[in-house]
Amino acid sequence: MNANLADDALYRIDMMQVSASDDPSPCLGLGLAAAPPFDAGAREALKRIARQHEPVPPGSRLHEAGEPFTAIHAVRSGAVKTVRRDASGEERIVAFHLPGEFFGLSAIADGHYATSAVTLTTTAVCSLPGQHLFRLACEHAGLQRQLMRLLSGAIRTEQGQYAALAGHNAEVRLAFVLDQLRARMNHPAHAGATLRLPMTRAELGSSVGLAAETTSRLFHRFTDRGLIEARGRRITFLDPLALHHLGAPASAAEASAAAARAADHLPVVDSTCS
Amino acid sequence: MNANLADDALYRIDMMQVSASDDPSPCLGLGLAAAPPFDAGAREALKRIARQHEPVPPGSRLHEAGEPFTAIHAVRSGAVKTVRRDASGEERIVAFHLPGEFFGLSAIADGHYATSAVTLTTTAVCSLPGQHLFRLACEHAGLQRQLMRLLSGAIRTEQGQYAALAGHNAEVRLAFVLDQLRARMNHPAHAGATLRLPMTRAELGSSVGLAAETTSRLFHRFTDRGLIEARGRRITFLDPLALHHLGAPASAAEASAAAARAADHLPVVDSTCS
DNA sequence: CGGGCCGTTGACTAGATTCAAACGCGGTGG
DNA sequence: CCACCGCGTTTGAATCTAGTCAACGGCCCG
Repeated sequence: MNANLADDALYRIDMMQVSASDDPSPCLGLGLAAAPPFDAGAREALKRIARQHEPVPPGSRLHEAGEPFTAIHAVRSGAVKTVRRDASGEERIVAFHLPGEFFGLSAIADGHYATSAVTLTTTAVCSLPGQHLFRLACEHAGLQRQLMRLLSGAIRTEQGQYAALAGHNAEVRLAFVLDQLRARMNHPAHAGATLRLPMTRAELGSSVGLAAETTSRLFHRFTDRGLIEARGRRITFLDPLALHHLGAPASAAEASAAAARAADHLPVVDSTCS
Repeated sequence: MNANLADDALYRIDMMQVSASDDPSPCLGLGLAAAPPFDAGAREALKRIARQHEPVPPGSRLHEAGEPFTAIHAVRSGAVKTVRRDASGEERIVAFHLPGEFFGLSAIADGHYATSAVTLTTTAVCSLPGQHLFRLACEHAGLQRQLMRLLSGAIRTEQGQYAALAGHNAEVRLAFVLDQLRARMNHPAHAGATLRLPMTRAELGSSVGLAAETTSRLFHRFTDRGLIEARGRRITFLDPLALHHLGAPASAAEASAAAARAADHLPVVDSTCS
């Protein structure tokens, strides 16, 4: 069926991204998402300023909200959560970060980290000191471009999460985040293999605004329907496609025929003010 | 009281930001948030590539999700909403954009707009074509830096919205968004002046995942408590401080004494790999 | 003057949180 | 090797919040 083909293509892309990010030092690829037009010089220079950290135990705090910005970080192995403490003292999870993904990007704006970063499992990260990175970006256009893409991609991801959260019920929200995790954890779309979640039910729920109990109940429901099989943190995706479609309402619909529209329907008053 | 002083300072900053963004062409200041270390050359060059568009009527679609990326946009006057259409065909509001604010930033990542942008009122925008902007950023370090800050700031804003949405009830969510709007619309913190919201109840609610009816009921409740006074889109903030505190649980708590911590508690394995 | 959109209000319902208690599992120490 | 302890998870029951459906009123614009 047509829908199946489209879905397969989607998942293949996911897998490529993740397998590419198996690179032990994502800092050197800078997120690599799309085009990697890196001249060798830029990559070499990145290598010089990148700091490779050795693994730290679960629960380690990598940076705290409010601390002055020093560097952006990427996960080499393991998993990290970024959290915000709200006025009532509760800790709310902003995002999870898996191998190959960057965090701490929101600190560039005003020179202070907006979130705290905590490791969920034994985790190794690498970091790119801001000062050096920005200097380098001045010299290498490709690097600058890729850095912009990285930041822009983070905005897009946040927007997606936000849209997923707003106006969808618990079931869709959890399906969405589980599907996301599966895709990002280098897990094939076809049924079968098992994988170990790095976070608790409470954390998983908190990341989409659900109570731990609700999350547990939904796990049960998904199991009943044959979508997944879960024992503790071990989860098996029995029907990843169904799970994906369940969470799909939260994803943006593809704009099909938007190409035809020209971009100049805004009247230009003063285009090249001398 | 101490709390009052702190709040006053907060609001004063808000006002300064907005009054500064009264600049008819925010593109030339590039968001201006923090430090503006713009050499005159950069500003002059920005002026050359910036396009100033004349006002368009409400409901105009500025760009569609899926269209190829051409430029980033900023609001000069009026208001814009960015929306996503989800799989069930429903339109979900991602954000509102008021004068001085940029939108379309998430399109840089993969060269396609992730959202559609629609004007809420008669609105004038200006735009910075991506190609020219990136070329310029290569030549002017200050501009590059400011562009990064702009993108990073957008990430932070999204994270804040996200945290506000997750795990807070309708009352807090609406108070949060109202307080945000008041602050961004150049509206003084002290009680009094009236301002005209550019969006409907349904849009306001949708932006924080609420039904239009719920939004209306909350307006009523806030009015009963003497926080606001609303007739249609005209809203008067009778007790902005109380409203701010009501929505505050959604804001990140200030990390008070985070300065003491050093940033090098991560063991460095390979800092300058030759 | 008419019509449509926006806003309001009420009643009902479904869904998610909360409180409470029990269970399983992995770890540690005896 | 086994007993014990603690955390994370599960399950149940009650509560309540917010969504939905429906109808009405009002405002603005044509």
